[in-house]
Amino acid sequence: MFFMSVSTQPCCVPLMAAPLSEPDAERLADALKSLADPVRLRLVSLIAASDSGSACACDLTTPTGKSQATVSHHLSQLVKAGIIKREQRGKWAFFSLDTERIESVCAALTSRTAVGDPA
Amino acid sequence: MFFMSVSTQPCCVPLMAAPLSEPDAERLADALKSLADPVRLRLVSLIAASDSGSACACDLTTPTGKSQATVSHHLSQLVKAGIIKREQRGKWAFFSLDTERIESVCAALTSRTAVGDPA
DNA sequence: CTCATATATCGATGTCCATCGATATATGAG
DNA sequence: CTCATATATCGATGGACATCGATATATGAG
Repeated sequence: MFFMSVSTQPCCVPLMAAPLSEPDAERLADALKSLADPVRLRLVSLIAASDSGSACACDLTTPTGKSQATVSHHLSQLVKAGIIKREQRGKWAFFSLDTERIESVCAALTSRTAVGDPA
Repeated sequence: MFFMSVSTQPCCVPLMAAPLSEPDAERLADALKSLADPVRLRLVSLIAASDSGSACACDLTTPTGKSQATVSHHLSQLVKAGIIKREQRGKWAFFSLDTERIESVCAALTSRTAVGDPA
């Protein structure tokens, strides 16, 4: 059977295994773009540092030094990209990391073989 | 001695170990931005797929479907970010990956401990 | 219900950047 | 030297996006 260049998962086909198709490059770039912002990186970092592994949006505004609207915007971007997950608790929104997704992005950047490839 | 939040290397302080400082976030974001573009990802992928591990700029224009000026611009961005290295051979410019740098960016995204930290 | 609070969305604005044609620079051939 | 080719830089342009104040929506308290 032919080698399938399009992954069954939305993210992410490895860079080093073979030349990336344009759609695959677009997908990986979108995932990386969601991380390629200092405010979003600090949000991810703050969530990771939370005791329970999840953080309330109300606790993420002050440490970033940004407006509530801006923080909400960035959190939405991260959720949309699958980097973090949102959970409603009463009137508070809690966010936690999707570690697998982050690792999958890194794997695409470093691994020399396609997912599921022997050797 | 105190834990140093500023790495001795320009890149990259791990996200998950502790809340990222703004300068550290900025640095990591810059590294990620250099990768967060579909054309640049395809360039990296094409270089990785080259037989000798390095590719001539002249061979990278056609497969990306971009103008010579655009490709040159993207290659410069990647060199500036330390993702690839440039080498002049006669009138041709050859580019090769800095694998360590790419892995260092990924390590910053996934590792739960600072570089050199015990356990 | 009303009110307060938490979060999301809207609209505007300024900035960054990908892109390209044109041009400059560099390198070697003859 | 001149010429051809490879690559880099310049300047302009269009689009994407980070940011914020204002406002809308959601959720619970009383």
